[in-house]
Amino acid sequence: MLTNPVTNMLKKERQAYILHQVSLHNSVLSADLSNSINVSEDTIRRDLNELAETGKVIKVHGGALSKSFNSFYLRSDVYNVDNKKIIAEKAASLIKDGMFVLTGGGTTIIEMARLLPEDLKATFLTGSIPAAYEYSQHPNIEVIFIGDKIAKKSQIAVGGEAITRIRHIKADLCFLGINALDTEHGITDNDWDVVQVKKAMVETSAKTVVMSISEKLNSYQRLRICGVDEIDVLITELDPSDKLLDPFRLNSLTIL
Amino acid sequence: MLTNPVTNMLKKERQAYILHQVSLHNSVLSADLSNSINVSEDTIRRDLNELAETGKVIKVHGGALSKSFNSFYLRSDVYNVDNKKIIAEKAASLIKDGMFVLTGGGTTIIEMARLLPEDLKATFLTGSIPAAYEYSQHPNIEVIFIGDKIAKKSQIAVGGEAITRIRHIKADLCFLGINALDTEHGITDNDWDVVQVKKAMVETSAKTVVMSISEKLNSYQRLRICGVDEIDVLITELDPSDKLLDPFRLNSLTIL
DNA sequence: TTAAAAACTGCAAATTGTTGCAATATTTAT
DNA sequence: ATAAATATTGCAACAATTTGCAGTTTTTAA
Repeated sequence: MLTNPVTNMLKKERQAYILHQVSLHNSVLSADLSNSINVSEDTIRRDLNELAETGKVIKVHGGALSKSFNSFYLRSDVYNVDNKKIIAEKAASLIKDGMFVLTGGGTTIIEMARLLPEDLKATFLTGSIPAAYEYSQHPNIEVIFIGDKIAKKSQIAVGGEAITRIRHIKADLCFLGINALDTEHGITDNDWDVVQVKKAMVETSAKTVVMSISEKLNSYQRLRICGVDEIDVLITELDPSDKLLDPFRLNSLTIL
Repeated sequence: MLTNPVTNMLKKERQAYILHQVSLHNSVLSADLSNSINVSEDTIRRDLNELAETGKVIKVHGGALSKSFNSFYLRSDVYNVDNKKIIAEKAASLIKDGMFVLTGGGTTIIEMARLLPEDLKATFLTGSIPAAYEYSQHPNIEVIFIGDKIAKKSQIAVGGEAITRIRHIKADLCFLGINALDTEHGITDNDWDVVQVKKAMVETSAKTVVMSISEKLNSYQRLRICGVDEIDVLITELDPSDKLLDPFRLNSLTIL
């Protein structure tokens, strides 16, 4: 952060200026401030210490952070849960009585499982331990677990056996929680085994529904699961008309 | 996760960014973070270590995992926990490195799973959702889930597919939590599907270990799993010399 | 098993912090 | 107003932190 040098400030003025900069950028570097106000870094440091002592900023090595900064990142957990619930509700509305539904794991899927209507009668097939657990709590849902070796990170079954069995299933719908999606690379992930399983799921299902919070859009990872053209429905927490979704408006893709 | 590079971050900012990415994607790779923030992998590793030390993420080889993702299954108040723990400890002592262990579900099995030593390297095969979850929390244990339709009451996979696969396994040990046992009727249960699965497990294993709180001894139910002569080890919370166990002192049966 | 990837270790360079001190500037008391 | 007291500021020497690198060990995957 570099601005025009300012001179001859009183201490209070200077500190007010610093506070302003912090609230503007969420963080400041001592070196930059020293440059823009033309005082020594010692002075800046002393200012920052005072502001930190009175709780106005958070002092860190090399500068200071805005106080709201911390809560911004900390709340992301909760805030994502809310978004995931929005997604989950849209997703749940796609499932009709009698359907065969193939799903992966992931927190969004879990949220969806919890939101399934009590009276829904359908068959869910999954290789995810937490998802299977959630499905099995529902009174009218049949759960088929697709077993194999359990990948510890993701808590889902992976391996040839699982993939073979997935390919023998002709599901009506496939719900996929994903890690990254963009128009160029399609759905991508970074776990080889998981990618194999998800690939099989997409290929064997009549329709593929992708659930993703909007933050995961326009990022990509190393391994490709499938292209955007193989997705039938994209669900985010955003309104379907949102600008962020413009790149995904294709003939083959429904946005919810 | 690959996004546009960001530069000149304060350490805290960087760590907040990492946390955000972890909560977003459930997992991060050190290499990817190093790319997107333009710092060396060493720095990322040090950050991840710090975040792991303060319990914000779970560090794994190559990156880190979200902490919130794990732990869906809460131990509801288990009947007779203390006795079950005694049983579980005895049972755990039977398992040696390299073994293939086939287990059912049930609260006693879950307790055993929690008591397995950290350094035990073995392969566990099960059709129980809670058991598979517990096994998968251990660092050195391979978990194979034997999938099929999930029986809701017992949260285990039942059906022809599961049975066929169980019969193809030649396990060293089979651990069974049971509902009823007496010398006349052997192991008995009252759920048809579950009985089929347990039968297959007993028949395909080199040794069968039965875990039961003493209350369940000398009672029986409608459906027979196997006779007492097919059991190799009987574990209860009692001292092996206890009078209650006298009826079970046979040549073929070890009492622990 | 072996080979590659990742982690750890110690280390050096750069940056940032701390402290004491002297030079100024500002305030206070008379 | 003026001197004394007090605050502020910059500087220099030294301490601490952070970061990247090279060499080694450990872990992982084939």
